Amino acid sequence: MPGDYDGLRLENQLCFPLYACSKEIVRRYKPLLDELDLTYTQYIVMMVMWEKEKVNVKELGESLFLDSGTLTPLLKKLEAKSYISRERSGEDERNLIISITRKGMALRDWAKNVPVKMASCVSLSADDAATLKRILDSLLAQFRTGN
Amino acid sequence: MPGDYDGLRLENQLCFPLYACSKEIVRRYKPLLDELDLTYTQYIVMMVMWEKEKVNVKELGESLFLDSGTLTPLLKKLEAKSYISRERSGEDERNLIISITRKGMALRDWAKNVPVKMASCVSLSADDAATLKRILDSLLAQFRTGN
DNA sequence: TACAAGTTAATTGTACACAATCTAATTTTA
DNA sequence: TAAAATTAGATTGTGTACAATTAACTTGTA
Repeated sequence: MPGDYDGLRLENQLCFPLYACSKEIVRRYKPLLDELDLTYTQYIVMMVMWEKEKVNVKELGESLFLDSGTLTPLLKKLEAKSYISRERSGEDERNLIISITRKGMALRDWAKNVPVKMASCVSLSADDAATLKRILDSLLAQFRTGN
Repeated sequence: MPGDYDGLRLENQLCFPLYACSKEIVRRYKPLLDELDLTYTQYIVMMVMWEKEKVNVKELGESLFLDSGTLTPLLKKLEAKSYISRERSGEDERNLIISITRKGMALRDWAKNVPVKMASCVSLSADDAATLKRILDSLLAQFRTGN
């Protein structure tokens, strides 16, 4: 049957442009984040820390859709840079409490221009940006509730 | 100034939901692609091969936004599975020509249900899916033309 | 209250991703 | 046309990602 393979054409994919856009945008973050000595993943971890100041690995993972296999080595690197500290909870020794340090909090002032600079790097109308965000957030909400 | 750090709030990011959705969707592909003995990246390479039958690494990389550091080992794995073959061009020895094999082409029949199954896995209205695709494709086009 | 069940991080193993560098082949140009 | 510049892939090194397993700790319950 003609058109039997249309679903397999790259141009008909929805996941592929999502995957490629994500990578390309993260790549554009790199020069900005290099100045902060952060990778993109480390940057989004710091975003959570700037807001919460204290979290355990599980909460962090749920916020960012990352598991301990990714977070454990990454958090050790952030600790080596003195942006966070890691210590076991006294109440429940299974929990590792991540706390932001003074140096980590100070980094926020250096970081606050990153979103502004990125916005100018990706040209998207305000409408499209809002629509894109609405759709992606609804997908993420769907993924959070199990699916 | 109050609100000075609003741009750094995770909930105000556009890149983060893009990044997280991309990963979550790719993760949902895994059980389907396991049956084909393909990873997601290998799957999109095969998508190009099913359409073109012959390409060099550079063209493949431009189609998929991947570089030789990613493609070289991945193509060797696809060759080990006999889905593709790799040989230098006679005309220009710098070019490596990737050709799909009979076995690789046969895989297309097993793969053709993957897009259908994925569609049912991500619930998105037809409208939102079309809008999402339009916006992402326009971003990708922008990235292709330098930016 | 012992102990099975569940929870939290850490570890292991595989597979991308990409910057930077290298090598070989081809093209340009002085 | 020989040296310089360019191009195409391969290699190296670092950093995610995530499935599967493990180990330590806590909790629920018989």
